[in-house]
Amino acid sequence: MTVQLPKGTRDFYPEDQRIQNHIFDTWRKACLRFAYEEYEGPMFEHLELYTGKSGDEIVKQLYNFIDKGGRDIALRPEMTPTLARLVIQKGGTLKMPFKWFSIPRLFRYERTQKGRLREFFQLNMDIIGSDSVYAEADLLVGICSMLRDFGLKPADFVIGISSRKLLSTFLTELKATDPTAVYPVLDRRAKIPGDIFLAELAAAGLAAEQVVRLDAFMACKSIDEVKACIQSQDSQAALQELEDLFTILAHAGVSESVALDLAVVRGLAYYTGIVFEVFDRGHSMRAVAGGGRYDSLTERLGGKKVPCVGFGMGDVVLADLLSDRGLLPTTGPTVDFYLVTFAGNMPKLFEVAASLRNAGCSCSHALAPAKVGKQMESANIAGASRVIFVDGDKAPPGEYEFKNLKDGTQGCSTLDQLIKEVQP
RNA sequence: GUGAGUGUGGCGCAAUUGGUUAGCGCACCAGAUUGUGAUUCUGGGGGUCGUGGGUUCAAGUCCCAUCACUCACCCCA
Repeated sequence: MTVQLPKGTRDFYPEDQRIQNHIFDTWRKACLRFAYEEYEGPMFEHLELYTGKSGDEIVKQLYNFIDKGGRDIALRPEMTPTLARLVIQKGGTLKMPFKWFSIPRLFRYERTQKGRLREFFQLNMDIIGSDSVYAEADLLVGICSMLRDFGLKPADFVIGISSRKLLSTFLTELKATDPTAVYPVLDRRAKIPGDIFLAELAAAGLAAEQVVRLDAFMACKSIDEVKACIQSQDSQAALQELEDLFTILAHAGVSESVALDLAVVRGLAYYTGIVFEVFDRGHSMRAVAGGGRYDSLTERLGGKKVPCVGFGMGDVVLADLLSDRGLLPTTGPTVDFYLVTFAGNMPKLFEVAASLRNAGCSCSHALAPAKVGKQMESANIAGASRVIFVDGDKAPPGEYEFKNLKDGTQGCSTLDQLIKEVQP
């Protein structure tokens, strides 16, 4: 093998593609059930869309190049900027709010490890033009419904929910001098020992008293506990929003799958309100999905301000989780009929095949004359439910000998009858 | 960017502290079975042991380098 697979990419042999299709089909089915409409965009965009006015450090983590026209181009590392561009381009002509989803192929230039590749797929669901917390609720209920479709139960996953707004207002209460330095530390709370957590908070510019209050705040497991920690009206308003959200989620019947988790911060700078992440119970792998509200992204990209909320769910971690729980389909290929010829009558094979396919049935057959035993074996491999012998001399006129590969029974019948049996 | 681990037919593995022709399972091909599949039996093809160098009478095995992959940290859209 002289040329090998590029680092961080995957081949999808048919058995892999079947699994991939299962994931995509389940995603798409759930999205449509919740009345999200599918959209797409280009797989590469102007680099500027991702760098924007913020730092150029992101360039190190994406695939970019200069095209033959001298343009700075980047393979898309995420879908949200493209979505924002779509929204901005249509100006005010889009009837809001609306709910869209997409399953983009994304690229990131970074070290590979478990759950992180350089090329992957990610379901994106977004609600554009609604500043109501019911939009968050719609997305979260959708995630629960979708994960249930995959066979996952509340015991398998949990959606941790927090609020950037609440964190922000609380840090204001604390009079933290540099909130942006604090966020990354909060994000790591679950991953590092408690004393180191406190030390890092101090390093982020917080005094001892502030650290104590923040630590107590972060330890809250319920809305009521948080209530006791906060004072300002702004904080109370942000908390009220969370409380409203949990109330709605309870009405939707997904309380078992959601939990207040103030350590969910999300690294992305454009989040402005509710944020959430989906984890396997036990946090043994990285987040299956994550998202939140980003009300100012369109504004930052040069459009007018439009309230947005959405999330992304990658295929890699999801497949890892499903595999771990034994929830990936193991079925092979299937076909309605496999046609066998005793005498190598290829014209007859194609003739019968055409009739079956015209009737909407799937069928396969040998592409060169072969011994009957070989053809039967091929029928088996193709996953055929029935074999039809196209030139058997034991069938009455107008009928064909057939064999049911599932139960081994055989007999003679007309094509019409055989077709009816596989099309309930 | 930092650190650790692993590289032996297509896949998964073995090869006694360096020793003779590198084995096994699965898969693949053929036959037993020239009008009937999943079992079984028999036979067969396929490996310059990641690559390059070194030590040695002798290297898959030890040493160095290099490449690739994996895992973790950083980061995480």
